[in-house]
Formats: sequence, structure tokens, C-alpha cells
Amino acid sequence: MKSILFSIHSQIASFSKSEQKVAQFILDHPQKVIGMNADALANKVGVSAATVVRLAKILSSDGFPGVKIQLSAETKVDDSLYTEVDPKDPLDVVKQKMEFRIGHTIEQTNLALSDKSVQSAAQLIAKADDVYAYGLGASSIVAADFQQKFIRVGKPVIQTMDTHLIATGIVKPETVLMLVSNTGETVESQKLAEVAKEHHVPVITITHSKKSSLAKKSDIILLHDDSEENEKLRTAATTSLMAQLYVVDLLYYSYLTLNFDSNATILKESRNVIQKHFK
Amino acid sequence: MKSILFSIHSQIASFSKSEQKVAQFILDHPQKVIGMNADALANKVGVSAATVVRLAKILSSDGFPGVKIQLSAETKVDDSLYTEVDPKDPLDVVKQKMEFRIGHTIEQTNLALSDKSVQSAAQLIAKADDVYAYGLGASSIVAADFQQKFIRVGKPVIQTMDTHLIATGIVKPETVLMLVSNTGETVESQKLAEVAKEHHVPVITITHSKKSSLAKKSDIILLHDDSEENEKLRTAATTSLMAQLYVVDLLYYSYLTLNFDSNATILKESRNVIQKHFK
DNA sequence: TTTATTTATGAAATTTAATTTCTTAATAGT
DNA sequence: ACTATTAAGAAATTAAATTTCATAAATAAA
Repeated sequence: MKSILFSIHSQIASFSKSEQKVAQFILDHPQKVIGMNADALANKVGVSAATVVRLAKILSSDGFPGVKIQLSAETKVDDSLYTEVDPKDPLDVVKQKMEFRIGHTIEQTNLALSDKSVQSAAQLIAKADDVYAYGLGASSIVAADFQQKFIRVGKPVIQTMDTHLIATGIVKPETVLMLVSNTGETVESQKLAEVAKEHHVPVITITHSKKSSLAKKSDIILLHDDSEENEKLRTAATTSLMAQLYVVDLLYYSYLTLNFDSNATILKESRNVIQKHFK
Repeated sequence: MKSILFSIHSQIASFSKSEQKVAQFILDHPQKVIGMNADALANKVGVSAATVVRLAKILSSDGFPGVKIQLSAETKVDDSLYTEVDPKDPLDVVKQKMEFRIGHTIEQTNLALSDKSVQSAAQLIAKADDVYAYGLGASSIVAADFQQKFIRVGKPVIQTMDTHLIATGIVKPETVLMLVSNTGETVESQKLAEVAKEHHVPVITITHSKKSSLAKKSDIILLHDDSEENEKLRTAATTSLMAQLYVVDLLYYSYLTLNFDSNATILKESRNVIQKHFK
């Protein structure tokens, strides 16, 4: 289905003068139009209802009500939901707010994250002999997810919180270091990045801040959204966690497609193993 | 603006018999309803148009057309996006598809998950002396997140993959066992549930299947969506993982609000510790 | 169990909104 | 300047939504 706003935009030159007035109003105030009837819109822009309806027929086979329905599908919901969760909120309100926030976070991450970085990161991992992953706190969960996903497609990842162990591992250049740090300021991660640099080991970092100290020490930055700037109580920041996991998932996907057939085979085999021996 | 589907879901019990027929049809086929008029919908479910309109008035101040408009806003139109990610898709298409899928998953989880269960689970945890958490594979990540969140608010959670250790821990009735299992068929989890039952330890389970063996052995079931039925390649099932993490987050929220002031104080203090000693 | 009262429901009437038709005005082409 | 074509509004029509009202079903009271 095509975007109706886009369709208006690209067709507007071909409309008649009165129709253009209507079309322009729809482009400027789609949200308002949703709440109007054809008559009201006609009055608002100073044309007749017939003109409004005629235009509507061009835009949608379902006439004016159809236009409103399509506008509603495209015009993003109002932002009243995009508020901080409050400790006084009942659970069903929290659910609504969270649903909205998570959607927003993923959307923002899609914008922030560069496809090229993901693909380069996937290639680095594919070429590497060993991959080390490190994250502290909530980021350790992301590092663990990274490990699980890649082991399943035959790419062993060492994930540990023992920084000394990682430091001793990343002395060969055939290695890759994956760091996960929301703020990009975790001291331990920075130290590991320095060690990696010394030994010409590429560093991939998942973070929300491209200006952070860690970002500056990284070869590839996988940027995710951080909508938690004004977090208060909702510390453990599930939306940030989800954004990071989402980045890992895209990276995993990108890796899979690099050599799809062979990776899919390994994946299938690793599933069979579980199925056969543990179920 | 509240979600109309959510609103129907939570109010449906209070509707009359005929209204319920209409409401259920809307829940099952929102997309179809958008293309119908009140009469057609009435005929489809075998009630009168008056009933349809009456229900519509309850759901939206703008009556039946208003309901259609709201459905359109929520029912993410583009079906082509709601498809399995394909290995041939370029990354930007994958991003779009994933954004949609994740949104859908959270939405479905909001519908599946009962507020009452979350609140009861939070209360059980609050009353317990010790909490044990167990999950295997991707579910271990969820269990780890659960542990992290609750430790930060002063409720120690023991999370380990050593089932024997957990089994020896859950012999006192002041204990709670949290199990995470997507399918609800993991053998180890079932064994732990049996041990718990023997010692009158309540079992809380996060799963997508309420009919699973594990669900039957649980005292509280926290149900999440699983849109991965027809997964092919996208095994590591990030959307399921996110749904589970989301459930944990709601549980955490619910726990926090039980005794908000004291929990917020502990949380603040635990943050200060990190800030002061590790940054 | 019977009776009263409330609630639920559909048929028909009404209202409102959308759409079409028809006429006139504006514009462009000869 | 005259004719053909297109544009646009007023009024008429049609379709949809909504309300009213009578009746049936369910529930409570006697």
C-alpha cells in the first residue's frame, strides 16, 4: 500500500486550483482532517463539499472516509503516550506507554544505525579467527546474546567479564573485539580497546553515544537509540537493552547472509543437536 | 489516546452477548472491519446494525467511523512488511520488517499477559526470602536480566544454570522459583518445578504456551507472545527474547510500585555505589 | 414459582454525511 | 469574439450512521 500523503505530494501539480487548496490542507494538517467531515474541510479551505469528495475519489477508491482512514494509518499517533512511566500509573497504562516507547526506540535505532557499519562489522567477524565480547551490567546480557547467536552459526565467541583474560586473548591480529557499553564510558571497556589498538585488533562497539571516549577508540561504531535521557526511576532501562539486542540481531542477520547456504546448514545442524540429545 | 484493540480486550467481559460477538470479530479481524460498514459487520456476526453502533459509541466518541479510523491507526497496514525476513532482503528492508515485528510482538504480549498475574508474581517475590531463577539458552539471558533488575532494588536473586544447586536451594517454603522457558517444555525446568511443588515453593513461569507441561506445573504463568511459529532461519528469535524481557520489565515495575518509596531509595543508593566506586 | 423490573436487542424512523447530478462559471482554443 | 472544454458549486440523491421505540430476554423480588 502506498502512502497517501506521498501520493498527494507527487500528484498535487495535476490537481485543479480548488483541489490543490484541499490537498495542501491535507498535507499540512493530516491529523486535523481525520477529525473533520467533508463539509467542514470544504468550508475550512473555502471550496464546496463536492470538490472535497471529488479529490477524495482520486486519492482513494473508498472516497472521503477512505482518505481519513488512510491518513489515520500513516499519521503517527499522538505523543501523549510518549511520556515517562510514572510510579502511580496502573499496569495497563504502563503497558501502553511501554509499547509506544519500545516502538519509538526501535524506530530511532533504525535511523541511527548505519547499514554500512553493520555490514563491515559482519565482515570483520567473518574473517576473524577468534571473537571476544565484553559488556558490564545490562551490557553483559547483550554480550551473552551476541555469543549465543554466533556460536549457533559456527562462529565461536568468547564472552567473559574477566578483562584480564580478554586482554591476553586479543594479542593476535586475527582477533576481533566486540564491546558493548551504553554510555561508552565504561573504564574497563576503554582499557580493552587500548589493548586491542596496540595489537591491531579491530574494535566493534555497540553504544548510544558516538562522541563517547569508547567510540573514539573504536573501528566500527554500531549506534543505537537512547531514549532514556530523562529516565528517572526506570533505570534498568529495558528500552536501551532492547535497542542493543536489536543491533546484535541485525548484525547476526548480516553475518548470516554473507555466506547464507553454509551458515544455514550449520544452524540447522546445531538445532538438530539440541533436538536429538536434549529433548 | 489508548489503543482501541487493547481497550476492547480489557472491556470485553463487560459487554453484552451480542456486543461481545462484534467485539471478538473486531479483535480477530481488525483489518477487515476497516473495510466494512456497520451494516455489513452486523450481518457478518449476526446482530443488528444498532448493536454495532452502540458498541462503537462505547469504544469511540466518534461512533463507528471513529472506530474504523482508530483501528486503521493501530493495525499497521502494510501486510507486506509483516512477513518473514528473507535472506535476500537488503538490510534496510530487514530493518523495516523487524521494526514492525517487534511492535507486533509487544502489542500481542500486552494482550496475552494478565495484569493480575504480574501483580501476584510481584507480591510473591516481595514476600519471599530467597528467589531462584532458571532459564536455558536464550532464556538464560532473560533470567540474568531478571536477576540484575531485582538485585538493584535490594531483592537478591540467585540465577544459575546449575539445576542441582537450585534444587537444593528450593527446599524452604519461603522461597520462590522463577522459570523462563519459551516453549514451556524444557525438561530441566520441569524437574525444578516438581521439586518446588514438593516443598510448597511457588513457581512463576515466563512462557508463551499456557498449555505447555511447564505451565501446568506453575502457580503463576506470565504469558508472552510468540510470533515465531513459522520461523525459518531467524532462529535466535529476537522477538521472543524481547517479549520475555518485556515481561520481566513489567514485573520489575510492578514490584517497584509495591513499596515505592523504599525501593526507590535502595535503587538510588545502588546507583550511587556504582557512580562513586567504579566511574 | 410467579411477577416485576431491568437490561438487551432489532426493526423502523430519523439524522447526518457522502456522493452525484445538474447548472453555471471560468478557461483555453480557434 | 465564439465555441469547446474543464472546473466548481448548489441542490438532489443516496448511503451510512444513529436514534427511537417496541419487544424479548434475563434477572431480581415477592
